[in-house]
Amino acid sequence: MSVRSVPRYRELKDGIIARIATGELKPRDRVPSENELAGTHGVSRMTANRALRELHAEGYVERIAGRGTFVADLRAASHVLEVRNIAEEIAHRGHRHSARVLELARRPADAEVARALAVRPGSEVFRALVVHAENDVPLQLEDRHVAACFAPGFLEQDYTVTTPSAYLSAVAPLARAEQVVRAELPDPSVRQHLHMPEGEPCLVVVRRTFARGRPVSYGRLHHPGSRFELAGRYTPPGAGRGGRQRKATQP
Amino acid sequence: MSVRSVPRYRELKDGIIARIATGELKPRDRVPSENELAGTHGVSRMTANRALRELHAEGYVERIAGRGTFVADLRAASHVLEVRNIAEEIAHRGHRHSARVLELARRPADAEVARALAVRPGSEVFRALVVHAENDVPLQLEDRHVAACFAPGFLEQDYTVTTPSAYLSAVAPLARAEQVVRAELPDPSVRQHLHMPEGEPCLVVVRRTFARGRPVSYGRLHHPGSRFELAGRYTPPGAGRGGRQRKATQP
DNA sequence: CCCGGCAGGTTGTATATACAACTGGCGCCA
DNA sequence: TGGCGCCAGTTGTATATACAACCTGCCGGG
Repeated sequence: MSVRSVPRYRELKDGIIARIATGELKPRDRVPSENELAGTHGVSRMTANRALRELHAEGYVERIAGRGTFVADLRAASHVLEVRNIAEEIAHRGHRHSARVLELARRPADAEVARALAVRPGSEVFRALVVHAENDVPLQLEDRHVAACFAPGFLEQDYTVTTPSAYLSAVAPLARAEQVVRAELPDPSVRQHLHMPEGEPCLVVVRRTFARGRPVSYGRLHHPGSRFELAGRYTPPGAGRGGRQRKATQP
Repeated sequence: MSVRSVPRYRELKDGIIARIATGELKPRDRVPSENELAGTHGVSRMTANRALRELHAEGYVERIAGRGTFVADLRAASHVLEVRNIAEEIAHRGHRHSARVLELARRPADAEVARALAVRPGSEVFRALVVHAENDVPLQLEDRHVAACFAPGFLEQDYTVTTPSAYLSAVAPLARAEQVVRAELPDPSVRQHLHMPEGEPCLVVVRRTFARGRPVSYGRLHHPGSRFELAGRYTPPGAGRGGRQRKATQP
């Protein structure tokens, strides 16, 4: 008997999200039915139901009674109101995520990084520089610094299959995040990594995350202005029900 | 036996949301436990569990195993991307806000505006074009279109002393807002109004507000990239165990 | 007095079962 | 041929049950 730390409905969800992220499941593709999932994974139908129902609530899939479950169509924009990693974001839009690691090393902190992570300048921190692509088109240059003591295994991860954010949130529960959004002209190196023409602006998100009251990571995320935008939705409390409106199937 | 058009778990959810909306349940108050709800409403514990679980996923309540369910604390839920009234924003920084009205008129809707406001192309809408300045330095060019039927007095306001957003939120209770943020190079006219050097990018916020289920206003807000940025903070619900952070909607 | 353990309440998960409502296709019948 | 109805598959809901993990307060032993 193995100890199960993660619940089975969560395993099912993560598995389907991964299949969307890798492109194995594309928008409008059919997702296995509840009974199929129950059979292949050895769980009850109710557990499969919960996994698919939550994926629906989170916008990954569309469900039609009597027909089946399908990968949701691409969405126009991402949600800035949610702290999620770029791979999930791309999967959420029904596209394929891939990543290229440009650097993954131990480095002394410069002044800006040291201030952001609340360490002494020159002390060693981990740094990852990764280009994330959506259907092979670069969409984000992630320049992330991590306080060494909080994530000892940070340098041993393969960031083509996971993402720094995913590893960090697995290692240390996210307690708080701060972010700043601005428009900038990119450095030549950034422009090159993102395949941007000269003169095109970047949408830059600078994000700092905290766990146990201390800064854990500091990320500068550059996005090509022509291919990326942030969207948010706001509903005052008490106005209608949350969640996404689906096409009403009943009168 | 009466026909039940709405499922019971949803009745439970709506009942609790209503009790929060009326103030009968305040933040940090205890919500009845699953067993209590099951008993008082004559449903099984699993049905009560689903209602509370979904309320948690939607951010209404906080759940702690072994302790109970509590109304979520709104303090923690602050906008990650808060587009506040520009006058308040400037006042908050201790600076002086001033505005110059470039246009305030009735106009036929072009295709983009008509689509955004869900009116027929060519039908008349109100338009305001205002430059907002901080200590006389231009900080925002507000290009706003308003559906005529919702704000009959829109053209009679003096937007050097109030702002279009302030007037709209006073006239029609905000039911929903959508916003998109992107980085763009400005048109020459925009650049001139904002006193921007050539080549400097803009941070553009496109915002649409809804009341009574219909679009009310559509605003395009251009800001000089070198002088403006959006900042936000985020605290996930249930900062203990790596929870599923869900949609974050807040005041 | 302090501390450990236990009892009871609460949430979290998993399962088996049941029925309703809806969809799509197949086959039967006029 | 055309239409109708049935059936298999799918999702949606509701329930009873079971066990695990967790928290709090209480009580008793040291």
